[in-house]
Amino acid sequence: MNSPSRPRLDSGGKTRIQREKRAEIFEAALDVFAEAGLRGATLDRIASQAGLSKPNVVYYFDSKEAIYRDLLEALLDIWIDPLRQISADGDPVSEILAYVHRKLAMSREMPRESRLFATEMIQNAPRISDVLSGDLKALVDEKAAVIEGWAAEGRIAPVDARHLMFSIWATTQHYADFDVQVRGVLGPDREARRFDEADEFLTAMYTRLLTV
Amino acid sequence: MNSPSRPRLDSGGKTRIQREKRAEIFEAALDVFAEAGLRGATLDRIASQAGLSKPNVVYYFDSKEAIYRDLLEALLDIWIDPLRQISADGDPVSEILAYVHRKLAMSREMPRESRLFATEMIQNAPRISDVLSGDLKALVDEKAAVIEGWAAEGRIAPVDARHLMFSIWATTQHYADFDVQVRGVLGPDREARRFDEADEFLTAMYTRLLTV
DNA sequence: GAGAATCCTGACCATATGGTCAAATATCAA
DNA sequence: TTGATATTTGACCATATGGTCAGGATTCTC
Repeated sequence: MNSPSRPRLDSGGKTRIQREKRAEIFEAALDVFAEAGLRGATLDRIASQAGLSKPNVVYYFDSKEAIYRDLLEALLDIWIDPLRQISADGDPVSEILAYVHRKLAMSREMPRESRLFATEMIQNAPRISDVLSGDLKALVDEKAAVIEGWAAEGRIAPVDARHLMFSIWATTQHYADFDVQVRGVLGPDREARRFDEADEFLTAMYTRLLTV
Repeated sequence: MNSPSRPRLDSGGKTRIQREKRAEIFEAALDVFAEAGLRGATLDRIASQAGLSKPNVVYYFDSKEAIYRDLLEALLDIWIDPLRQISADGDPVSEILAYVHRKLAMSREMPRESRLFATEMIQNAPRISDVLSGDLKALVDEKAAVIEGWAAEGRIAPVDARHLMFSIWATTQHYADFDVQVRGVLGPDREARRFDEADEFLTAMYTRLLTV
């Protein structure tokens, strides 16, 4: 027999405890998944990180996969959000630089999320590939039109807006995903300032690329 | 220039059969590790991909870890090699653009290797972190001195050479590691030309960044 | 071509891990 | 307080997986 009344994930009637425990499990799972990937993570480790027993974790999420799936979905919106903030009404170069800034800040402040998405992407993103060619593509198309509109008006240098975005994603996320490499190459004397240096470098690079 | 044939892995065997079988296992393991990571890969899958039995695989490598470790080590040299080819004697902008080209070509032709290193790096590169802060750092230091020498002579625009390298690594490897995302965003009509577009974009970007 | 060395495999083992379940305990609305 | 509901857990199970081993098959050396 199943538990008499298992909480329904999508129901709006979650209890206080459900909200708290699910949030704690998400937090612990983000730690573990970011470090080891879906496959490398174990329920035992997630449970212990969350300070819960394994069956208790399974009580709130039906499976390890479910935790991973729900977590990915919950984070996807947050992750994509900076792109939405690019406004057609602002100053073109400032808007794009502000986007670079926001993305780099996310690498600094949310490295676990960055790694989670990177791992998922490297493994062909089977769980979010529909989003990539659906919602994300639509959003990119919209913003690319804005950017290429600016280029057509001569307000920024002509540029392929989509590859510009790839380069912004790549260069900013690099500092989260490849942190060991960055720190190793910069050495002990410079690693503490790595994000400030990155900010300076990327600002200069994209300013130079975009300024007419 | 580059030899047209793929770089061959020295599997380090003594007998003919050892060399052949170890190379076949490397090839199969690269497939599996790139797709699933160390933890997600199974000996059974590597064996089946190589057309061997599991005990036979273990006969040539003592453990799954050993395959992974040896493979990583064998590929590291190949992976870093393009950087060695930057010559202080060439034309500065051409030298750096040629490096970008070589790195992008590796993303196109060796995506499995790129993903293998990316996964290792994201998981903090416990097996190669000494190389990152040792041999790789030394090589980067050497080439950074060359590049910043060019800048000091006014032959390229002033630039932080190490962050320039990070940006080259990030932007070129992005097309291998995040291939699903690139294809999803570009859509079916453009994905086939993605590497040509990338080449064009990156050439333009780094030309603009470096030209005085 | 014989003996030694190398190669290969089916059967097997120990452990890790995702997940279940009955029953105990805590929480909360009345 | 009380009964219903939600939460928690120890014990347990099935499967996957890394790895072993004895002995048979193949290849190499002379």
